[in-house]
Amino acid sequence: MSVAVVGAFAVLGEPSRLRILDHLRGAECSVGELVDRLGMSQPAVSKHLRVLRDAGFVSSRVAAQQRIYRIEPEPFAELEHWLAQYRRLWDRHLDALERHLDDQE
Amino acid sequence: MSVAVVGAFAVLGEPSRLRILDHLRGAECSVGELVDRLGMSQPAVSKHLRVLRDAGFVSSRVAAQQRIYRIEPEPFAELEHWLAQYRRLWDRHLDALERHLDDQE
DNA sequence: CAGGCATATAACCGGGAAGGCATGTTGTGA
DNA sequence: TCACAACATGCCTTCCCGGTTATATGCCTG
Repeated sequence: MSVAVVGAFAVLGEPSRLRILDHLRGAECSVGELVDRLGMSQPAVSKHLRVLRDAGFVSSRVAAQQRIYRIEPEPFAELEHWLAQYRRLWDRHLDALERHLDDQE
Repeated sequence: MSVAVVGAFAVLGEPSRLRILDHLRGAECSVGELVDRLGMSQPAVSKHLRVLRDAGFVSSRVAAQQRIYRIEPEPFAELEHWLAQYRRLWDRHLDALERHLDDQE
C-alpha cells in the first residue's frame, strides 16, 4: 500500500501543486483562471495539472475552448487511510499514558 | 498553514524515507538495524534520518555507541488536520448526493 | 475556410537532491 | 591512552524535475 502513497506524497510535495489544489478546493477552475491567480506561465500550470490528474487528484471536463478542472476526493481518502496507521500509534500512546496516570492515583 | 505541510509532503515523497517510517512504526530502531533491513549504505540512512528529524517525524536518543530513533506523532497530526479540509469537501458532496436521493423519493 | 483563443506538448536549461566514498567525531572497552 | 565501533558529515557525481520559450492541436467566430 505504501507503494502508491509515496507517489501521492511526491505529488503534494510541491508548493505550486498544493496552491493549485487550494484554489480548486474553493471551486472548479479553468486553466486560465489558475494562471492568473498563481502568476505562473500557462505551460507550467498545465504540466502541474497533468501530474495532478495522473495521480488522480483532479479531473478535467471540456467547456468550449477551455478545460475545467475539479478536485477528485479519492486520493485524499487513501492518504487519510494511510495516516490512520500512525494515528493508531498515537492513540495507543495516549491510552498507555492514561492507564499510567490511573495507576498513579 | 499549507506552507509547513508542503515540506512535510516533500519529506514523505521519498520511498526510502517512507520505508524507514514503516520500520519505525513497529518499534524503535538503531541506525545499524535500519541499514541492514533497507540494504542501503549507512551514510544514506543517516542522511534520511536527518531529514526526518529536521521535519519532526522522528527523534533520537543515545544508547551507548548507538542512536535509537523513534517516531514522533505530531507531524502526522498536522497532516491529518490539513487533510480534514478536503474531507469536509468529500462529506459535503455525499450530503448533497443524499439530499438529492431523498428528493427523488 | 481563415484567424484567433485556450490549452497541451516538445525541446532545452539550471538547480537541487539522492546516493556512494572517504573522513571526522564521539563513546567504549582493554 | 589506544583501538575499535557506531554514526554523522563533506565532497563529488549523476539524475530528475520545475520553469521558460517555442510550437502543435482543437474549437469557436466571422
